[in-house]
Amino acid sequence: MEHVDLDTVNKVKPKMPDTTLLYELSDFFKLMGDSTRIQLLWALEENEMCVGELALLLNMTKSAVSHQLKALRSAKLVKAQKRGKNVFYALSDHHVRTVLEMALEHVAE
Amino acid sequence: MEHVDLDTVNKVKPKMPDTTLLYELSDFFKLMGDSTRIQLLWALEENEMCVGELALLLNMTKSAVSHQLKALRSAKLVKAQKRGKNVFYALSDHHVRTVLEMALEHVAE
DNA sequence: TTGACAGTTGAACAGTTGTTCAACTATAAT
DNA sequence: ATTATAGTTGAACAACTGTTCAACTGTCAA
Repeated sequence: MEHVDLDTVNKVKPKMPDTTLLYELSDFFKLMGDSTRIQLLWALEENEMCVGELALLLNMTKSAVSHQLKALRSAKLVKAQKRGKNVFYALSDHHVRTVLEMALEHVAE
Repeated sequence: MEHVDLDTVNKVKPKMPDTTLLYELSDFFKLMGDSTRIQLLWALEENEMCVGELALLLNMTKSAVSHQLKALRSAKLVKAQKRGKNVFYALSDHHVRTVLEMALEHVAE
């Protein structure tokens, strides 16, 4: 006795994303799934800023901000540029704005 | 001696999202940031399916699948319908497809 | 009613994550 | 050279997350 429709399962199976794509996707969303990192991206969409400014804006320690910026940097979402004693961060990809707007549309319903 | 541009910070501050929106956004991304849940959404985009079919498709226990479906259900991303002994799940919102496609575009570069 | 199957639930466990802290490097000013 | 500031780093800690397991509910068939 079998209650599972094997045809459906076998029809859908080949349409599933391969492992690599799957993990790239979930890693991307994982990165966006933290309020601190969203705030950093949101802020950098307005203006490039240095670590101290971002820390002041978010009312956090420079260390905490730096750790999160590192995560965003290794995902190539932001880029860093050293000028004098400061390190200025900027969005490296305006794709981020689109994704944020898409999510906003979903959340604001 | 001050190396932080207060004007920049004060200019950006009012543009930041309020706390509620911020957490709604990060909660949404958190939900998408798991490969199991992405697979479930991806699969349900092709066909509504019951828990057993989804478990077979993803090669997971029904319990694990059920737990994740519950998370997706409380976020209103999927809806459940009981028919006989089975519970069939379907996407409740085709907005999800758009967000996934947006993220795909970002990842595939 | 009894048995079998579909699905749900909560506790427990291991693995992961974000912030803090202290130590560190690097740049600039005196 | 010395001092102060900007930022980075790694270890440690607590909080959170996803899967497993076992016990449970509900539905159908005999």
